[in-house]
Amino acid sequence: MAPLNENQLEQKRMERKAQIMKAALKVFADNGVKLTKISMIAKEAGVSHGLVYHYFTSKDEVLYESLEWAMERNRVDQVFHELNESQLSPLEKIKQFTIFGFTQGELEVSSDIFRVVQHLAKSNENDMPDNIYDLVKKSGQFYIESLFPLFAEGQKSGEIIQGDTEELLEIYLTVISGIMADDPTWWRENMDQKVDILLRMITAR
Amino acid sequence: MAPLNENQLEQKRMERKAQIMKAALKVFADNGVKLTKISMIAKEAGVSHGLVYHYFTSKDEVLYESLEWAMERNRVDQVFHELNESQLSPLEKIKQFTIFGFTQGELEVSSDIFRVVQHLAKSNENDMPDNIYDLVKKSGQFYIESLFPLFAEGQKSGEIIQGDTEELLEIYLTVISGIMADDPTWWRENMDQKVDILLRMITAR
Amino acid sequence: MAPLNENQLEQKRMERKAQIMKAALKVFADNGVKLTKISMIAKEAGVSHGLVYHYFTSKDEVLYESLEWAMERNRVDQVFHELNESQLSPLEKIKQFTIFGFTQGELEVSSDIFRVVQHLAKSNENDMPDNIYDLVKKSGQFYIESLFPLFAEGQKSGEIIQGDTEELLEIYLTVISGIMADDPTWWRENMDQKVDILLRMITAR
Amino acid sequence: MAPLNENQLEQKRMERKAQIMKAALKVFADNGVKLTKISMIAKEAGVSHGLVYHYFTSKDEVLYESLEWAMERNRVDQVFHELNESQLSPLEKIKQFTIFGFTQGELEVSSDIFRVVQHLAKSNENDMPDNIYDLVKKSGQFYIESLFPLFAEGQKSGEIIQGDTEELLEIYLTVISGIMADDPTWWRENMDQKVDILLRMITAR
DNA sequence: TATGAATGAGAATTCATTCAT
DNA sequence: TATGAATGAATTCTCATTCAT
Repeated sequence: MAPLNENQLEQKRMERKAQIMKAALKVFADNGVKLTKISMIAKEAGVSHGLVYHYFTSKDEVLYESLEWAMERNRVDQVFHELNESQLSPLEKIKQFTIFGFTQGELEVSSDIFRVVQHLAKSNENDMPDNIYDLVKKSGQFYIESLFPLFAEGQKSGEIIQGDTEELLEIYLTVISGIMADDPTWWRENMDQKVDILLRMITAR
Repeated sequence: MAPLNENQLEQKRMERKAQIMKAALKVFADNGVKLTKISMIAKEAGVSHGLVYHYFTSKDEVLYESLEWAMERNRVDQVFHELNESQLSPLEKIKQFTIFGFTQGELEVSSDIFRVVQHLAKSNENDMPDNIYDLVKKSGQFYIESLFPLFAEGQKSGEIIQGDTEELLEIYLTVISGIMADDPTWWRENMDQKVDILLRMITAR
Repeated sequence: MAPLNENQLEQKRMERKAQIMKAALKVFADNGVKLTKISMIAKEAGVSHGLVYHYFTSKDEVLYESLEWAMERNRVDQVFHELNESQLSPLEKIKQFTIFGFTQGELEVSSDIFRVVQHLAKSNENDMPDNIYDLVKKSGQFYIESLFPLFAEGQKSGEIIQGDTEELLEIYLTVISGIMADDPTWWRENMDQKVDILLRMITAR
Repeated sequence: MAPLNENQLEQKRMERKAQIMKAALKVFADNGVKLTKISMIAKEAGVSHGLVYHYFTSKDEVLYESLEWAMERNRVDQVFHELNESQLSPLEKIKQFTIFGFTQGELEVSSDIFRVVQHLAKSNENDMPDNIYDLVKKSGQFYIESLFPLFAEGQKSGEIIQGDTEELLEIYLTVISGIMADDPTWWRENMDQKVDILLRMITAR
C-alpha cells in the first residue's frame, strides 16, 4: 500500500485523538477526575495506555484537551443563540436548554462535559492546573451569563417567580448540577415530565 | 504515677475516638470516601496517622464506625417520629425534615452523614465492605419508607401534585442528594426561603 | 518501531517472570516468607519493586506462582518414578532421593523449593492463603506417600531398622527438613559421605 | 501497708523481670527474633507492652538480657561438668546431653535457649547487635568445645564411627539444631527412643 | 511501678509517567 | 504509530519506641 499523504495522516491522527478524548470524557464524567486512571481511559478507548501518552503529555492534558475539544463541538453557545432567535417564552427557553443539557448530542458528549465540569467545580481548585481552572470558570460564567437574561425576562413577564434573580439562578444551577453528577441515564426516561417538575421550582403560578 | 482508673480511661478513649470520627465524617463528606486519605483525617483531627490506627483497624472501619456512631446520635428517626406526632401538614413535615437534613445538629454531623452516604451510594458497591453497604442501603431505605407516606398523604389532600408517588419521591430525593453533595454551607443562608423554592417542585398550586 | 510480535513478547515476558520467580524462591528460602520483603526480591532479581507488581498482583501471588512454577520444573515425581524403575535397593533409593533434594538442579531451584515449603510448614497456617496452604500440604503428602513404601520395603528386607514405619519416616523427614532450613551449601561438599552418615540412623546393621 | 524495704523492692523487681524474660524466651523461640513483636512478649507475660520498656530499653536488650539470664540459670556447663564426672561412656554422655537439650528444665527455659540461639545463628549477623552476636558465637563455641573431647574419646574407644571428628560433630550439631528449630514438643514423646535413633548416625556398629 | 495513648519510620501496593522495541 | 515493560512517588497499614498519667 502506498503511504498515506500528509493530510490523510493528520486526519487519522485526529480521529485517534478524538477516540481517546471521547472515551476520556465519559470516564471522567462517570468517575470524577481524580478517580479516573489512565488505564481506564485506555480501556474505554480500546487502546493501550502507552498510546494515550503518545497523543497527550499528561493526564491533566488529556482532561484539558478533551474538555476544550468537546466544548468546541458541543456548541452550547450556538444552541443558546438559536433559542434566543426563537419565539419561545423565557421559561420555555430555559426548559429547552435544560433538556439539551441532559441530552447526549450527536457526538454524545453533551452531558459528559457538564458532568466533568461539575466534578471539577466541586474539587479543590488548588489541585487543578490553571488552564483547567480557567476552562471550568469560563464554563460556569457562560451559563450564568446566558441564563441570567432569560431569568430576568421571565420574572419581568411574570412567568417566573419574583425574588433575587441571581440567587434564583444559583439555586437552579446548583440543582441541575447536582442531578448531573448523578447518573443522568435515569433522567433521560420521561425527561420532559421530569424537567417540567424541576421547572416548577421557578415557575410562577 | 498510677494509671487512670477504668472509667476515666474509657471516657478519654471515647472522646478521642469521637474527635477522630467527627473529623473523619467531615473529610469523607467533603472529599468522598475514596479520595479521603487517612492523613487527611489525622490532620483534621489534629493527631498523627498512627493514632487513627490505634483506635481503628482500617480506613473502612473508620468509615463504618464513624457512620454508625453519627447515625446513632443523629436520631433522624426521632425527628421523623416527632414530626409525625405534630399537627403539621404533610408538606410542612417534608419541609421541616428537609431543613433538618441541611442543619448541623448540636453534634454538628447531621448533614455530613447524608453527604457521606450520598458519596457511597454513587460509588461502586463492589468496592465496599458488606457492613458499609448495608448501612448505606438501610439509610436509603429509611428515607424512602419515612417519606413515602407523607408524599402519598399530601397527594391525597391535594397539597402535593398528582402523579406516580414513587417517581415523585425519587426526583425529590435525587435533587436533595445532589445539593448535599455540593457545599451545604451556602444552603444554610436563608435556608427557609431556599427550601421553599425546592418544595415548589412538588407543591400543588 | 513496531512492537514485538505476540510470540516474542510472550517469551520475553516469561523470561522476566522466571527471573523474578527464581530470585523470589532464593530469597524466600533464605529468609522465610514473612521476613522476605518485595524489595529484597526485586533487588535479587535486579529489577524495581514496581516491576514485580507488573508481573504479580501481590506478594502472596509471587510466592504461589514461584512455588508452582518451580515444582513443575523440578519434577521430583519424575525422579521418584525413575528411582522406582531402577534396580536399586530401597535404602539406596532413599539415599538417591535425599541427594537429589540437596542438589541444585539444572534450573537451580531444587532445594529452594524444599526450604520454602519448610518455612511455610513451620508458620501458622492461618496466615496463609488457601492455595499456598494446599501446595504445602500436597507437597508434604507427596513426600510421605512416596517414601513410605520404600521405608516399609526396606524394613521387610531387613535393610532398615524395625519399628513404627510412620514414626521412622517422620523422624527422617524432620531431620532432613531441619537441615535444609539451614544453609544447604555446606551439605553439598562431600555430600555423599554426609548423606551416608544421615542414613545410618535408619540402616540396620 | 508499710512500704516495702529496699531488698523486697529489688526482689519484686527481679521477679517481674524474670517473668518477662521467661515469656520473651518462649516467644522468641517459637517465632524467631525478627517476627516476635513486643506486644507478643507482653501478652505472654501478662503485662502491658509499656512495662516491658520500663524494665528494658529496647527489644534487642530484652533479647540480650533474656538470653544471658537464661544461660546463667541453665547451667549447661554444670550439666557437662557432672556428666564428665560420671562413669558413663562418651556416647552415653552425648546421649544424656542431647536429652538435656530437649528437656524443659525446672525453669523451663532449657530448650528455648537453644532454639533462640538457632534462630539467631541462621539470621544475618549484620542485623544483630554485637553483644548478641558474641553471645551466640560463644554459645556455639561452648557446645563445640564441650562435645569435641567426647566425640574424640568415643572414636578412640571405637564406640563412635571413625572419620574427621570436627566434621562429624558439625553434622551432629546441625541435625540437632535443625530439629530444635522445629516444634520440640513432638520430640519429647518417646524422647529416649528418638534420641537413640539420632545417635545411630555416629554409633559404630 | 504500671498502663495505654501517641508518634513516626518502614513495608506492601497502586498508578502516572517514561522508555525500549 | 503502537505496545507494554519499567520506574518511583504516594498511600495504607504495622510496630518499636516514647510519654503522660
